[in-house]
Amino acid sequence: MSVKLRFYLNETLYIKDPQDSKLGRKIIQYSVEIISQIGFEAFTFKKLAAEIHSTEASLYRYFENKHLLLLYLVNWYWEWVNYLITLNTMNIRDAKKKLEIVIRSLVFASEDNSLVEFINESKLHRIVVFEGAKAYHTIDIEKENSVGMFKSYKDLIAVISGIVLEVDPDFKYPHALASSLFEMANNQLFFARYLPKLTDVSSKKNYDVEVEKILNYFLNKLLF
Amino acid sequence: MSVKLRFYLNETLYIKDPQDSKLGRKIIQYSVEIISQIGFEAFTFKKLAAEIHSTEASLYRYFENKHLLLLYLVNWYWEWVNYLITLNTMNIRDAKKKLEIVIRSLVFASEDNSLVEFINESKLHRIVVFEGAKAYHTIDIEKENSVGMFKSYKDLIAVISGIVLEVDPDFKYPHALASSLFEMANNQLFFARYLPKLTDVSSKKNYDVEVEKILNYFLNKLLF
DNA sequence: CAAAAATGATAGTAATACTATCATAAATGA
DNA sequence: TCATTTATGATAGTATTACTATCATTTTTG
Repeated sequence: MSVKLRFYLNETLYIKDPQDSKLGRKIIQYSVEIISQIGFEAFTFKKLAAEIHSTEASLYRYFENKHLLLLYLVNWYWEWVNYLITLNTMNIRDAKKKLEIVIRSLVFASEDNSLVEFINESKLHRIVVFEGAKAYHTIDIEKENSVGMFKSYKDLIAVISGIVLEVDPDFKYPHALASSLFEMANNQLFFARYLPKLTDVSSKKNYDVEVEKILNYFLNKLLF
Repeated sequence: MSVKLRFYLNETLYIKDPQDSKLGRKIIQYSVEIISQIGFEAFTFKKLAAEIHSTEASLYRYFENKHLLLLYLVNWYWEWVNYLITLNTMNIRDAKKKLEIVIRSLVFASEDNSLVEFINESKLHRIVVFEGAKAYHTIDIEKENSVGMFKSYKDLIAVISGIVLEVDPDFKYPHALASSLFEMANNQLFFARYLPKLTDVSSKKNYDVEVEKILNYFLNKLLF
């Protein structure tokens, strides 16, 4: 059996849909590779073109600039996490359990058998933890938001806040909690690894497991 | 009476201390001005030099590059908030009240009579909300951290987590809570303004007051 | 198999992020 | 006060970045 997973991302993010062609998928695959290695600042279309034996001109036919490429990747991540949560909570009754799955999805962001062969989800997750905030802290936020470039983020937060309300229908700020949970997961993973004084993890290995614990502890106190 | 406030920031952040000279203070003052207006990406030393009728070469004698200038500003902000919290909780007994002051300091980040004439704190706050994350999500984080470039952030978190423990000595993750509180304040302010679906503020005006409410609500549930 | 679409190859440009050098102005200390 | 150090300005130059344009060559598709 061969199942293919495909997300439909907002059309304003790209000039030509990279999922539709071999070159496009290579762009995605290797941009994840390179950005996760050298960081977004040092990443250039020239380096990417060299890596995949293409040319800058060809890349510019897919993405207007590297900022929108990053935003595309981050949107893809938002869809991915949304998919993980939806899939894994589907047959769960207990809302409390669902929330645990949400946290697990945010912290690990992975699945045993990936269904998208051209994206390395764990490297993409590293990019989101490291560079994610740069994708939406931009001076053009209002314009970009008005054309739907953050739709996937809003959809994800809507899903999570729905689960929050299942657990505690009286909780006053479900969206704020959901977005905070998303951001906290990324920030605490980052801090645990690079600025451990800003968090409370004891070891540098398996800090993801500890971050998961922290988030569960917080949510339990907040909602029950 | 003339009181001057001066923070001692980590020496690796600058080449020459900008607080020590007229030109240096102008650099700080107008970089805050320009970055808050056009954003960090569009900000260049050339533009700043033109604005203050100086030259690029002179600016490079103070800061190695614009990234370190931003990091300097953000460090200044961390010190500033730390100062606000310390000052305003000094004569307070009730730990619960102290935490409210922490939140107020993070959300408003201002004082009626500023003691530093060359820094506009509310514009600096806007920069931190908008660009702050870029200052520490960098590929050189390990090197920068090892020379003390994030000391002010750690100090601030130490102070806040101390207050958290005063309120609830058994709270298991005071540092994670403190850093989350700091990041949440900035993120929720940003979302309230630009991506309101990611939070729960009703109006676009006075969203800071609403964010303050949300944070207090969260903390009350978490700690009492 | 012809036409259309995608990609490659190459060139060029304005702006960015610096570095270097020398001249001049300001501050300092004996 | 004057000599000397220090700070700043003026100018020039360079490698890299972030694109845009044009034309040739493949590849895809009806």
